[in-house]
Amino acid sequence: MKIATFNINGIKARAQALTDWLDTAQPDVALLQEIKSVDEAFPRELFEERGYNVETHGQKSFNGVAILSKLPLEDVRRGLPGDDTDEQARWIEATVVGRQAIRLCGLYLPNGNPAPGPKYDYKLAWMDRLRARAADLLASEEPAMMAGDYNIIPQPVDAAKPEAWVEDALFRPESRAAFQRITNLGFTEAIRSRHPQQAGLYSFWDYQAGAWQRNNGIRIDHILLTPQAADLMTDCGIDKEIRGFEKPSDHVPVWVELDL
DNA sequence: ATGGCTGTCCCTGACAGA
Repeated sequence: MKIATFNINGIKARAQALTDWLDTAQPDVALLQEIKSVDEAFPRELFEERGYNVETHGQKSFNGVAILSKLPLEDVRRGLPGDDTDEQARWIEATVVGRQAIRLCGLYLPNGNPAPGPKYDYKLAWMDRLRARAADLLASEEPAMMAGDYNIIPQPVDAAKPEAWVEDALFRPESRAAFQRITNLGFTEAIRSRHPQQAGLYSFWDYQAGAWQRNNGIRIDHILLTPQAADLMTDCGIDKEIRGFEKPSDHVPVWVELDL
């Protein structure tokens, strides 16, 4: 089963690029971020006609997450637990049943800039709530994954120009420590586990300053697997080539292949 | 060397993104 995460940066602007990628890559499940659409405006028929079940957690103009799945989605939950006043649509989870069941969580972690400031405080508070949910997933001792746009550059090797990011919310020590606290609970970060030292693995290139042409990228989209899910991983990758296609998102898909 | 973009909205500039 191939499961991918992809920050599409707006479903209206990305309908063509997204369906082109789906038709080529053929993921069984796609966790989408930044749909920038309310649920009613999401063009679900584009995906239903390709055999996907569609669940969304949308918001007007900003944020918004969705799950596309060729297998039925069960027990869908929307919103990251831990703060009933949080109105930003950044979290959706559901169970997919293959040969065995896996809990899939799609997330769009807050950017946090400018830092320091209230947006950075919100990011770190959100990561506290994420850690709590992550601990619960591990305690279940079942296959589960948390995948999405983490807006975290984990290590200097994950940026073409790490020195340019030292003051940025994506790379500040508190951000990276919060991410590490989560992974240290016992998750496997798919791409880095398969390529421990490799530089040049990126999932985002800014639209500005010819970042793609200069390969000035960062790796901020991640797939975290519980031990029971990590045991099932047979492959993973980054579909970087679509960044150079017509009208691309600034992110590219990251995916894992699981034996289930 | 510098500056460079894109998407959204009761739209045409402000805000957000990273």
